[in-house]
Amino acid sequence: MSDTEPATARPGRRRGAARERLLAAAARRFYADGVAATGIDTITAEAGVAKMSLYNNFASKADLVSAYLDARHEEWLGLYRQRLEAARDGRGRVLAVFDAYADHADRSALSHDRGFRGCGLLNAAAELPAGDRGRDVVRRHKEEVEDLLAGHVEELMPGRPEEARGVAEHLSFLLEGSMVRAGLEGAGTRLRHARAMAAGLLERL
Amino acid sequence: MSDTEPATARPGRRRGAARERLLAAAARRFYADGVAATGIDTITAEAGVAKMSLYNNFASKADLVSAYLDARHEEWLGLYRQRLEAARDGRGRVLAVFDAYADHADRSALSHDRGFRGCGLLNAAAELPAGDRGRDVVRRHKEEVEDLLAGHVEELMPGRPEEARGVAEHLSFLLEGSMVRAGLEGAGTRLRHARAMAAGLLERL
DNA sequence: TTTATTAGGTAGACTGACCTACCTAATAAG
DNA sequence: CTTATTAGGTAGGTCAGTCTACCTAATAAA
Repeated sequence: MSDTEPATARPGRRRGAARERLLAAAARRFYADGVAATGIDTITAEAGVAKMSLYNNFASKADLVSAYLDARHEEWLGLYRQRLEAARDGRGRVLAVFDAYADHADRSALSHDRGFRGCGLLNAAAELPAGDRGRDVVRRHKEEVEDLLAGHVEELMPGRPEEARGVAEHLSFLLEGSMVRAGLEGAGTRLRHARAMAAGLLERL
Repeated sequence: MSDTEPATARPGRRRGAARERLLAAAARRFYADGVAATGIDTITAEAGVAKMSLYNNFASKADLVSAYLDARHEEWLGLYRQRLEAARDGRGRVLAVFDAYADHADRSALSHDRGFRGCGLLNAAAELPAGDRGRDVVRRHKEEVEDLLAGHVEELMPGRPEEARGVAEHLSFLLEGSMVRAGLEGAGTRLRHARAMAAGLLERL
C-alpha cells in the first residue's frame, strides 16, 4: 500500500524514523477512517513500528492527534506557498488559495487509499466536542486562510479595506462550502466550480 | 436536564415512548459530542430508558445513527417549510433557505447543551468512512437543498435555467461555507453574513 | 365490565472484542 | 556504552450487543 521502507530492514531502524512513520500512518488512517475510529494498534501496525515507539514520541493519542492537525495545517501552507510563487498579480494570488485547496484534495485522493473525503482538519474538528483545543486549531487555520485571502483582495481594491474583508469572507465561504460538498461527493468538481466563481467575483470588483 | 416525563412514572411507560426518548437523547449527545464518542450506555442513561429498549427499537447503533440523520433532515425541512410560508416572492423563498439554516443553528444552540457546533448532518458525515450509507444520506440532503435553491432562483431569472443552477450552486457554497465557519466559532454571525451576501447576489441578477 | 392476552417496557448481569497506556527484555544503531 | 527501537504482553476500562426474568399498559374477548 504505502510502505516507504523495505520490509527486510525491520528491526533497529534509522533514529527518528518512527515518528515520521507514525505521523504518516496516522494521517492516512485518521483521514480515511476518522480519529476516534482509529486505534493506536492500527496506527503502529500500519507504520510498521512498535507500540512503545508511539509513546516514546507522543505523550498520548490526543498528542498524536494534535500533531496530525498541525501537520495538516503546515502541509496546506506548503502547497499554498508553492502556488503563490507562480502567481503574478493579486488575482493570481487569490486563486492560488483555491488551487492549494484543490492540490490538497488531489493529494488526499492519492495518498489516502479510501478516496477523497473533504478537508481533514474540518473532519477532525467535527469529531471533537465543543470547547476542545483541537477545534481552536482548526478555527485558527480557517481564519488564517481568510486573512491570506483578505491580503490579496486588498491589493485588488486598495483603499477599501472593509470591502476587501467582505469579499475575502465571501471567498472563504465559497472555498469551505465547495470543499464540504466535494468531500461528500468524493470528487473535485465542486472545487473547480468555486474557483471559477471566485475568478468571476474578482472581475466584478 | 431534559426530562420530559416525571421520574415517578418510571416503570411501564406509554407505548412508543422509549423510541422517542432514545431519538431525542441520541440527537443531543451525537450533536454535542459526536457519534463515535457517544456510547450506547450514555444514550440509554440520558434517555432514562433500559438498554434493551434501544435494541427493541433499533437493530444496532448504526441503525440509530441512520434514524438520527433522517430526523435531522426532516427537522430542517420543517423549519424551511415554515419560513417558506412567510415568503412572498422568489427572493424571499431563496432567503427562506438561509433563514431555515439559521433557525436550525438557533435550535442547536438551545437544545444541545454544549453549544452550537455546526450542521449535525455534516458533522456526522465527517465521522463516517468513505462509502458509508450515511454519507449518501447527507450528500442527498445537501443536493436537495441546492435543488430547492435552484427552483427559487429560476423564478427570478426565467428562461435561463443553466445560469440559475450556477447561482444556486454559488448560494449553496455560501450556505455550507458559512455554516462550517459558524460551527467552528460557536456563533451564528457568519450565517447572517452569508444571508446578506445572498441578498446582494440576488439583486445583481 | 371483567379477564386474558400481548406488545413493549424495566433492571442488570454478561460476553467477547477492542481501547489506551504502560512495561519488559532483547536487539541494533550511533 | 548509551540510547532508540523492537516484539509482545499486561492492566484496567469501555465498547456494542445479548440475555434473562419480571412488570405494566393497552387491547380484545368473554
